[in-house]
Amino acid sequence: MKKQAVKLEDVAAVAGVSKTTVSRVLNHRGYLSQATIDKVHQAMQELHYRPNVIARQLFQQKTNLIGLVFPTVDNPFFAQLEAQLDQELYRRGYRVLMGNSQNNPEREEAYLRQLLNGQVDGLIVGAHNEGIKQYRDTQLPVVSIERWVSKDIPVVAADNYAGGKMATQRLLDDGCQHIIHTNYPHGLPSPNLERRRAYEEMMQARHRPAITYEVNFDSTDEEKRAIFNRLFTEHPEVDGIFADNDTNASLIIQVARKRGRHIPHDLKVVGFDGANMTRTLLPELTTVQQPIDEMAKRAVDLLQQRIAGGQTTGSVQLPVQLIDGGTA
Amino acid sequence: MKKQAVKLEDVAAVAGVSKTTVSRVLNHRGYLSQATIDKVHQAMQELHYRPNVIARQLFQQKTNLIGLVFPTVDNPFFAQLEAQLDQELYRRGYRVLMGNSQNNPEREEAYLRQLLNGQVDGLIVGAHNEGIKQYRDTQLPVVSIERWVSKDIPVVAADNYAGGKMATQRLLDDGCQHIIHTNYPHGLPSPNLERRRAYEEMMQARHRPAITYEVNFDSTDEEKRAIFNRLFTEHPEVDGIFADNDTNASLIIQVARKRGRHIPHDLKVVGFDGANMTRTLLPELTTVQQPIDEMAKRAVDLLQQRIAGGQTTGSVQLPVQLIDGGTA
DNA sequence: TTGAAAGCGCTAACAA
DNA sequence: TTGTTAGCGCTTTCAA
Repeated sequence: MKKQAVKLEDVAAVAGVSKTTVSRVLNHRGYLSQATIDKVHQAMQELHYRPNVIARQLFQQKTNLIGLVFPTVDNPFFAQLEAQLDQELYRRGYRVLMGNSQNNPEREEAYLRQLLNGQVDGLIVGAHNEGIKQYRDTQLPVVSIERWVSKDIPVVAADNYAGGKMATQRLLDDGCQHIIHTNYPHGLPSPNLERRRAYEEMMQARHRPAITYEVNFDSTDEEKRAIFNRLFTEHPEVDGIFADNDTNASLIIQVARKRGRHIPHDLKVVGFDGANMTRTLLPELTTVQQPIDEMAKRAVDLLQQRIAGGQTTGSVQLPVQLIDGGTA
Repeated sequence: MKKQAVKLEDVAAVAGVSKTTVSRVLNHRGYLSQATIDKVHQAMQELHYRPNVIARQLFQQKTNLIGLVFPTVDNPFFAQLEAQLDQELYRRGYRVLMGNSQNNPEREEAYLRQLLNGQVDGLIVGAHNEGIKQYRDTQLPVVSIERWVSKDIPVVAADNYAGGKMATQRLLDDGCQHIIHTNYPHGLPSPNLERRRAYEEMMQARHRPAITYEVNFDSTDEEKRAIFNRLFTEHPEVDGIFADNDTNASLIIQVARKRGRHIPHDLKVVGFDGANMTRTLLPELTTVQQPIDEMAKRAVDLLQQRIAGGQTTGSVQLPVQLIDGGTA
């Protein structure tokens, strides 16, 4: 057990005062004479003193750390979301403990097991696994983003249903006769499915078939391209696609072009998410944009309320917006 | 000061043993009779005991946390890099403390001030600011990625010089007569500048002018587009561009198309980075790919050596690879 | 095979 | 205005 080079006690010794006094100087608390303050500061400088954060955390039972549990950060949506969460949390004095689950339930559980042991003051989650009971058992403040976790955990989400309607409506307005949708496999109780529900309801209302191709979040690009190729083979008549996220929309466009389709002439495509990186790399994509930065902010607001003890406000739903690119 | 609901002492009481024994059961250490082990386990279950990580950290003077200091995670290169670092660190039992500096020196210093106080066992940095002396003052193991920090901090980087040559060579091979480069403003001692140096040397060797447009990392897309528009106005003769990163390459292509250029017919473009997200969203971009995953792995290897006490191996340079898209 | 006691570095009652 | 003392929850010598 190596000891930290210089501790508060050493500073006290050098300054010729008690540990309490040094602690007071450190935290600007209580009455101190200027002379003492100076003495202590000087001793600190001399010794290059750095207060030990862990000891403080142990005493205060508070780490000022917030855990982020998401599938991965290597994705336009989550990258922007986590960056913004970090930003918002930083402003409020928190630091971020990152936990990418890779959609692996074991890994998500492993993170939780650790984090719930006093390692963090709160959790913001948006991973894709279900049935992780630990979320329910804990006292820790938790807020979820775009994912339903458990009854008493508030969810911050975009208005996915409205977004699904917008996207479908746009394709209908464009005159598309054969619209196909992509989404996750059924079974994940994600707000994402609201996009699908909106699509299906609109198609049914018009007595058109609702066809959804299911694509796993963590398939490789090649696997996804294969699915989209199958889509075009099985449905050569398709003239409009509403993809449940921009990455898929991009892959669909690539596959379609390879097959000789012209966009938007031959085929119209609408994506979903509208994250920074997609807007930069693929501004021509028409998409339903989620207010990612605002979602981050609201999640942090909610979390802070919970940490402060408010057994608070329920879930939040934020409006989305159709961005005109040119692919629809 | 709220106390943790149930602690080791409570378990000991219920199990009718000492704290020591419970601790031993917890850590599988020392001699224990099966009967005792069972008793303790049962008590733990009964009380829903969760060991306090912070207390353990204080005693062990070790947090199993690694700090990551980068400009932002909302960028294809850093998103992949941080995701991969998280992955590699996780496998070795570490968790990640995220610190996005936003290229803000104050913020970088603030992170460091905190992290260096025993909050993390090591640091992996790749932020863009210089002159942060704290890196030099600390005993903490530090490894840098793609950025020169201080004499005794090892750097993991791609072979940027070779990459710069590859890109320039490709454009020359394509028959480009007027090649322009984009890069950061001079002054940041980043390995990135090796890309520029390679370009300039090759141009000079052929007695052609070397022209570099400087683009800040944290300019907005609009500001960047403005610069690239200026580039085309000032140099209508340009027929090849070597962009120092894929995002800029993408913006350049967008601007060029808006101005009626046809790629690669009229204008050839080579980017740099080849991160996952760019490959997915923009596979048609010809680019020099950095081995990002490998860089992450090597950085973690180096860091682990340092933590283990090895006053180790120096810096590492990894090979890059030209990926054929179609834009050059 | 088990326990008592000291201590990791810091903070806060309480007293002086 | 300052110091004494106890304690945050855990682990580990050392002794039994």
